[in-house]
Amino acid sequence: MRELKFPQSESKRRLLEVAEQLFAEHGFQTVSIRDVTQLAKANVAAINYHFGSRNGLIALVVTLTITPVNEERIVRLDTLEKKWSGKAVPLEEVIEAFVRPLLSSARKTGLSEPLFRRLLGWIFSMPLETLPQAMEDQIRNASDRFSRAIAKSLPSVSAEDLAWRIHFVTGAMIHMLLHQEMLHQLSNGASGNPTMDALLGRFIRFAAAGLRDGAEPEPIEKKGPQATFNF
Amino acid sequence: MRELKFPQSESKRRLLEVAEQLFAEHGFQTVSIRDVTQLAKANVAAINYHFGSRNGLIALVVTLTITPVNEERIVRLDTLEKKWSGKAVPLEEVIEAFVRPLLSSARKTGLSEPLFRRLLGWIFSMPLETLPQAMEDQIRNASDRFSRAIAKSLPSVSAEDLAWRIHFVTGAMIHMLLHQEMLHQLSNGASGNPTMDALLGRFIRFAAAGLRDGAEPEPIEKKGPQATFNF
DNA sequence: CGCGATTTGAATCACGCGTTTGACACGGGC
DNA sequence: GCCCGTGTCAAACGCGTGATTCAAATCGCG
Repeated sequence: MRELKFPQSESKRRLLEVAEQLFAEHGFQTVSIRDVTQLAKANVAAINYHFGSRNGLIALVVTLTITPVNEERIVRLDTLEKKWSGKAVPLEEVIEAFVRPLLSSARKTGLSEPLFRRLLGWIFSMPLETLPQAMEDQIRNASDRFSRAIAKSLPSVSAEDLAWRIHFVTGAMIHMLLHQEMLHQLSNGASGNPTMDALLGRFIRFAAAGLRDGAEPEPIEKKGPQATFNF
Repeated sequence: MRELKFPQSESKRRLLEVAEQLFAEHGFQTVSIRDVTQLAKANVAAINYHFGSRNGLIALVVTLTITPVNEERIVRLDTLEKKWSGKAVPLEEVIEAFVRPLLSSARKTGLSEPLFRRLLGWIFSMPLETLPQAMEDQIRNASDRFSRAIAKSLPSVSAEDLAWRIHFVTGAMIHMLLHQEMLHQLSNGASGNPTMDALLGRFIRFAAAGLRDGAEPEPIEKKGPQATFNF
C-alpha cells in the first residue's frame, strides 16, 4: 500500500525541519504538535514516537539551534584573548564575538537566516530554567566568560553598573532578533545580508556606547570615581 | 444564603484586581479565566458577564494599565518642550519623560509597583496590532512624539540610525520591566523605591549613551539640518 | 412590600490539546 | 517462510479551555 520506505525515518527529519520553522515564526507556546504534523504531512503520534514528547521536540530544537552559536562565541572569544595575549580586548571586538555568531551560525541549520535569528530570539526570551539543563549550563558559561571579558575591557565601571548595562544590552539584542521586520520597513538595501551586517554594526556601536556610558572612549587612564545616579 | 451584596457589583472589582495580578505575574497567554475566577472566588460566567469575553477583560486591563503611563508621558514632554521653548530638549530629559511614568503611574492602579512594571513589560512585548485599537493609536502617537523630540535633540544622527537605536532602547526597556528579579539579586539597598530610582537613572544614562553612540556629549550650538517640523 | 433589572451559580457545550493505544505494513536476518 | 524491530496510521482518551444557558438569588427603587 505504501510506496517506498526509508530506513532511519526521513519523516523524522521533516518533522524537525517543520518544527523549527513553525517555532521560529510563532514561538514555542503557540505552536501545537498538530500544527507541526499537519504541515509535515505526518501523523500526530509520530512526534511522541520520534521525540518522546512535545517537550522533547522543543528541547532538541533548542539544543540544535543554540549550541553552534555558543560554540562559535567561545571560539571567537578564545581567539581574541589569544590575539591580545591576556590584555583587555577592545570592547567592540568582545561584543562582535558575542553577536556575530547570531548570523553566521545559521548555515549549520536547515533554516533561513531570518527565521534562524527569530528562533534565537524566542529561545533567549525563555526563562533560563525552562531550557534543557545542558543548555542552561552552556548559556550561563558563555555569559560568564563574556561578562568577565567586558569587565576587563571596562575596568572603571563598577560590577553592579556593568551587570545592569549588560542586562540592557541583552534586552536590546533579543528585541532585535524578534522584530527584524523593521529591516524591510527601514532599510534601503534590498539584498539580505549586507543590510543585516549593517544592522549588526549598528548594534555593536550602540552596545559599546551604552556599556561605556559615555565615560571613556577606550579604557585609557581616566579612572573616575563612580557616581550612583544623576537625577 | 449569601451574606451581603453590594450594588454595582463589587465582585467585578475583585475580578479585575485579581486579573491584573495574575496577568502581571504570568503574562496574558498562560492565565485562564478559570484561574482568575477561582482566585477571586467568583464564577466562571462572571467574566463573560462583566467583560464580555476573556479578550474584553484583557483589553480592559491593558487600557487601564497603559493609559495613565502614556498620558503622563505626554504631559511631561509638553512641560519639557514648553520649558525649553521650542529649542531641543536635552536628551536625558526626554528619556526621563519617557520612562519615569513607568514607575510613577503605578499608584493609579490597585497593583504593587513591581507587578505594575511587570504588567507593562508584558503589554509592551505584545504585537502592537493585537492591542485594542485605541491603545495602538495611543502608543503610536506617543512613540511618534518622542521619536521627533529625540531626533531634535540629536540632529546629527540620521533618521535610519536613530530608528534602530530607539528600537534597541525599547528592547532594553522591556527587558528591564520583565526581569526585575535582578533588583533583589544585585542591589544592596533594601527598600523598594530608592533602588528602583537608581535603576531608572542607570537606564537613562545607558539609553542616552546608546542613542548618542559616543558622538556628541550634548547638542550644544551645532544645529544640524533637521527638516521634520510638526506644529 | 413587590416589581423589574441586575448578578450569581452550577451545569453544559464544543473544541483543541498532548498523549496513548493497538493494528498493520514493511524488510532484513535467522 | 517466519519473526521481530522499525515506522506509520487512525482512533480514542482525558483534560482544560472559552463560552453559553437558564434558573435562582439578590438588590434598587417606586
